[in-house]
Amino acid sequence: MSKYWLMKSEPGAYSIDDLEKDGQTFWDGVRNYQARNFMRDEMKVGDSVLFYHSNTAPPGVIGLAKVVREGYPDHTACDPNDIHYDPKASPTNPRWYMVDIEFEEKFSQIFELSQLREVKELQKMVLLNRSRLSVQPVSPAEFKKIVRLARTTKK
DNA sequence: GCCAACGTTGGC
DNA sequence: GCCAACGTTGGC
Repeated sequence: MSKYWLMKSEPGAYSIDDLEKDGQTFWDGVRNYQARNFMRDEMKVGDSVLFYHSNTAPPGVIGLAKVVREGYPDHTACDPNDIHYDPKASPTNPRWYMVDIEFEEKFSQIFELSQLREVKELQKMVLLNRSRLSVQPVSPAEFKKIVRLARTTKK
């Protein structure tokens, strides 16, 4: 039984276009324990991901990705030259984890946060209630609803 | 660029 | 283990 997730990225740092070009990527740099736990413990190969552009105008869900490798240590935490370096992490005590995801689809237009807020069935989404979590679970019903709306809604 | 929300750190 | 200070996220 595969699960559904939402992952945020600032497009200036890593966008859906970057993912499409790369094909797949490792999701490094997450330094929040709850988000880490999802990646380390719960995300499985084959799980589906809503790719969300944050801190941009407008923010919203921009496409889909798929988990292709389960949680493993985020090596950038041990690299003093990396922007996400964490002196408390080490190869024997990695502290931070990441997954690999693969590009699946870019929507023809972004499905904006403001549009998500207007959908009755999405009012309980983590995104709308705990806005700062950068890796978060999405229910199957929420996932399907968003994908359908994103593919069919015309602005 | 502002700033509210909120997660993390560290002194006690 | 509390909680004030601090840093970051992310919408606007």
